[in-house]
Amino acid sequence: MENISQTEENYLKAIYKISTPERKPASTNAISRAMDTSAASVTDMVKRLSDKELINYEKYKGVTLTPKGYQIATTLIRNHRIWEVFLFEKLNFSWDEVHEVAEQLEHIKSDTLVDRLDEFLGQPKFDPHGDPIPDSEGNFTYRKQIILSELQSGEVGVIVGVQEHSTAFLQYLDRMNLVLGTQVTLLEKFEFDESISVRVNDGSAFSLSSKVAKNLFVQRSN
Amino acid sequence: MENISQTEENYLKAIYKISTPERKPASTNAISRAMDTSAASVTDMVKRLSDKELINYEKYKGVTLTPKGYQIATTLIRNHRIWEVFLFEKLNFSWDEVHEVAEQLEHIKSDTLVDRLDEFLGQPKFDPHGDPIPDSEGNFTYRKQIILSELQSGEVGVIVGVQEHSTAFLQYLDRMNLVLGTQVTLLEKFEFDESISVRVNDGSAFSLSSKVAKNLFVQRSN
DNA sequence: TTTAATTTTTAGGTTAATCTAAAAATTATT
DNA sequence: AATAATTTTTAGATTAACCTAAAAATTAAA
Repeated sequence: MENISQTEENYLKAIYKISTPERKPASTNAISRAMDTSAASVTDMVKRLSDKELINYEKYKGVTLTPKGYQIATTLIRNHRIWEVFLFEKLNFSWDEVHEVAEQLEHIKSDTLVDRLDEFLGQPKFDPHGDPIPDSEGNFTYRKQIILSELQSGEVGVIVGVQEHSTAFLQYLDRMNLVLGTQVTLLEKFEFDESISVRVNDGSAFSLSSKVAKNLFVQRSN
Repeated sequence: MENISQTEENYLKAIYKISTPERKPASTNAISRAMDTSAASVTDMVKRLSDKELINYEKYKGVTLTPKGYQIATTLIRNHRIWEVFLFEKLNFSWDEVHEVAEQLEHIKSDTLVDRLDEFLGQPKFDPHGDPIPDSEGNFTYRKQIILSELQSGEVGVIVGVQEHSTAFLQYLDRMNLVLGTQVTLLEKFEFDESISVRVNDGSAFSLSSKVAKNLFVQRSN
């Protein structure tokens, strides 16, 4: 096992995030967007990662992760999300603050640190945004979830996650008290602007924009 | 405030550790020993740190920290020691394992992280080795402590710290159950090899080499 | 299917942090 | 005080990670 720099680790994570949902190689441009660097820098780095056998690279064809690269990427995601739980639950960071710090903490090198932290936290399966925490083999827990706007009128769901992770969105949800675990009854859907009206736990009812309704994950609960 | 790299931070810490106890400028060679690099590299770095006004540097005269550099160095020591407490108390790391990981954690950049961690831990004043944790202004708590071999025959002390921090020494102390808080009665001192005999908490008595006796800090307790 | 647009790579450079070897300055010794 | 030993600095290179500008390859459109 050679040494892998923090920068290299971040490239692997970016490649994972691009190529996994799209189920196809990550293009140079997509990586350069994700890493906020020039395409030329990506070509450079991609050659180095390929030499280290962390990715499969063919000129002009994009890149995919090798098993070794995949292992590193999922470990980073695991580290990141476990640290987020710690910051949120033990140090009272709000869910819009945890990401930035976890982005640094995920790179700490130690054979036991994150496993002990995981144990300390009671082996959580989801982070403060509802994203699943992979185990040390890179296996994710899946959950039957839909977006809020998929509920039918009258149906009840529980908020279990967010699709969009922007600070603005998370702060909005905080202000509206739409935190994870909140029970939401969908009252009515308006074709007109795709907004919806809902009633929550405490009995209050209000309307939510299409953008909100499409970025909240819920689990049907009746 | 410009950006300060992790490497620059480590140089500042090294300069602090050399120049503070000696109360004089840190020499290029001393820094190169502490950083395990060549003297030429130190000269290079020292110029950069001087440009950033973190140290005072005069060719051939060694370096001292500016107030800005001092602030950074003591903050790093504070971060390091608070993380050590966390690892030791919450994650069950042994006192010989905490240093290496804390060495990385101390560099995490966040305005609030360490302060919140400090609060979470109940604002400890000493780390697992008994070293004082400075406050955010860089003030250390002092304690009336002596080395074990300074006790007179018949005197009683409590172990409050170690001078030597090597893994070998810490593991030896663990095996002998000479952890912080242990009460030690000095029974006899032997001129011959400067060894001593002691009785501890549990009533057992044994002898300790000069090296051990000179590297344990105790507080007189009667 | 030829041309135009886009994407990717190459070429050539920069900066931080390191190195070795040699020169210069300081300190110690005779 | 002169010389020897040690310390520090300079000179010149290297590597990782980046950049811009231009060339080459691929993909899309006329």
